[in-house]
Amino acid sequence: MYSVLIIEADSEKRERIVTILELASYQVWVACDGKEGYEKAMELHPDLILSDVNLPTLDGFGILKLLMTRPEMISIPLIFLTGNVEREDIRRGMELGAADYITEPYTESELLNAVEAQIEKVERLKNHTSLLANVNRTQFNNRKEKLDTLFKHKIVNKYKKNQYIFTEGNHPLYLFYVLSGKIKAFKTNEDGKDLTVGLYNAGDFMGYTALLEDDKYSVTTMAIEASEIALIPREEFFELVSNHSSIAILFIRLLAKNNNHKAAQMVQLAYDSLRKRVASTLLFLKDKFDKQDKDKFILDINRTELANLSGTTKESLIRTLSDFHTEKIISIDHGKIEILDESKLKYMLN
Amino acid sequence: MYSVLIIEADSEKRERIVTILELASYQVWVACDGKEGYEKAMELHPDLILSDVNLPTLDGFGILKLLMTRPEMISIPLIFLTGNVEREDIRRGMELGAADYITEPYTESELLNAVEAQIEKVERLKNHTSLLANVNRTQFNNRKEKLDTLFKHKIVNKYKKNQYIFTEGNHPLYLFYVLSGKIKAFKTNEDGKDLTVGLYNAGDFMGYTALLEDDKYSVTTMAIEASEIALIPREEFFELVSNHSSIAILFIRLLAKNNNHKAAQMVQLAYDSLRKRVASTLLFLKDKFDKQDKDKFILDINRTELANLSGTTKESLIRTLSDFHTEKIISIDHGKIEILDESKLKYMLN
DNA sequence: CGCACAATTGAGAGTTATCAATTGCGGTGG
DNA sequence: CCACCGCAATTGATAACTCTCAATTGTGCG
Repeated sequence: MYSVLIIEADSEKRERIVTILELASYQVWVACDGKEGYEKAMELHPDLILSDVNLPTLDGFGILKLLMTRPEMISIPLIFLTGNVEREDIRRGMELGAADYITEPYTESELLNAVEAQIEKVERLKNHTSLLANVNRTQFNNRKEKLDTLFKHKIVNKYKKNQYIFTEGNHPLYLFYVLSGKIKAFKTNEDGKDLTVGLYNAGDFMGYTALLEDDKYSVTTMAIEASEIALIPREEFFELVSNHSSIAILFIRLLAKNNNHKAAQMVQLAYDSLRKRVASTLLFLKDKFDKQDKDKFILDINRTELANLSGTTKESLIRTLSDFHTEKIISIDHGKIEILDESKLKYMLN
Repeated sequence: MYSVLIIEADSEKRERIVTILELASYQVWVACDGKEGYEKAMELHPDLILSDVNLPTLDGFGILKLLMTRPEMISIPLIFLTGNVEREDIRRGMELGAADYITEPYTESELLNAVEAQIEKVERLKNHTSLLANVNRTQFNNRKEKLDTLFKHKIVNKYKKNQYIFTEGNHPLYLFYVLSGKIKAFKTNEDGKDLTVGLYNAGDFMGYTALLEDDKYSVTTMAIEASEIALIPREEFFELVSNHSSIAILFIRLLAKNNNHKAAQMVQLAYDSLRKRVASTLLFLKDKFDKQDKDKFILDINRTELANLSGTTKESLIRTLSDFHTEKIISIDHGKIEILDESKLKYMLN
């Protein structure tokens, strides 16, 4: 049920409006002068305000002007309903931000249509702009294609292998969108050991956590092969997120997914054997980087990288790989790893 | 620079409008008939549309009606600028959702004021409703007090020690807000070992990750002491987040912070000695649960819990605690732990 | 061919987990 | 008031696992 606040000094006119609106099933509140009207608006937050222009204590224009200074009231439409038919008055009302200006005499249907139109407009606007209103509806089909074309016109940087993209502790100025290549995000502990906490390839965003948290980067990112990355300026990112609820939802979901994935990894790191962790890393890499067009999936990654992903040392990792090799779970050719028996790897993790 | 699309068939009138608006530094686009106008609007997404009513191929009302069916166009204000001065026409235009209706003849200043007023209105609205527009401004002072009063009227459940609150794999129906007590979130690995991945006390939210991701819970939560928790139904949560950008920002920040914290914990779990992990856990617990009103901070927590927090076994944890005890870093009285030398703990972590 | 660097292997040390045994403590019933 | 039960905390001995440091082998490339 929508609510309407009526501000009208003349009791006869007021009663007529009340009657019409109540018949149409609106929740109706009334105020008899400008001051009362403003106060009730602030208190009750109606869905719409109908106000006369000529009012004791504070006129309709004054009410509107005051309301426009309150951020939480801006979205409430105000319709002037008055005997002032001078063009000058009408223009002034509209320029102050009125949603409509109806001159007397008006018919019941004119009033109802105007009220309904404004409420509907707000409702449509809300559904469109409000974050998460569509959280369950939003689909991300063909996301990559759409985003690629969107960001191709932006600044595109090329990074060589081992080049840093951003560094822990710095302030974020851009959102990064990977067009091609592979990038790792890692953290270093006090002994100088790296743990890879994220991997990105074509179609992934990077750096949004720091932007959304409004804080410094908490990880460092580096290209692990030659990569092309589109840079979206911070302001544009916020603009994008602000105006497109589907994009906001996208990032919220990414954050939530990251969270779950990290929690699962924490359990692994805490309690699982190296064997399990390596198995899990291999499966993760296959899942992340497998190109579906080839039938074979061959991993060309140096041992230190792989160790950092598994949270161990190069030597321990190599021993585990040798084990897998003797067990015919993987084959190693010139350092390149091919998964021969995926099911055995999966079985290890139960 | 704001952009305006002008739809007007009469070239003389059109040129006059273009001149006025260009002088006022607007980016101006023009269309000479209704079809062209609609197409340009869809393509260019101007900040405002000025349209005549009587147009070839598709009249102004038709354009507006079509635009109102497109979610992305709803927020663009359309002003009718026409010689039709019939009340009926004016009402029809406004009822369709026009932002303003200006009748000829009009002055330059009337036009400019109307345009400016509408653009300003959209801008203000955007700043208010749009998510993250205020990301840098939003403060959360007295958050707990405000939220407590907000949620006190909701369903409040009491949980006894060791009672489950929600379980991994189930579907989220509520957002949980902790009024009092302490709760842990944990995950179990295949061998049945638990790792505590989150701790909550009064003023914390739980369960939002699953809600925002629109997926099942990925952790299990259990009260570690008697607790009171307000349940906010799923729909209300979405309503809240949709209508209050500051609340949306709050949850986004929570997600982002969790992410960073988990990444840091992962590095610890992967490479740091048990000693360091236990030191870090003790400091974390002090930070999380310290009541500022007492001068002493005493931890009453069973050894299994503490082990799950540190990612180790009960026995190993106890040995580490004994070491800390002999080194006079902590004291243990009837199982309760008091931190004697916080600086030594911090020094361990470098 | 030889250099530079990555990958692998080896041996031993260090850390943590496991399993079993013991101690400590609060509560209960005689 | 005291013995005893049940459970948590602690200690002990040993095994398992992973790391460290050093040495060796393999590979790509000029």
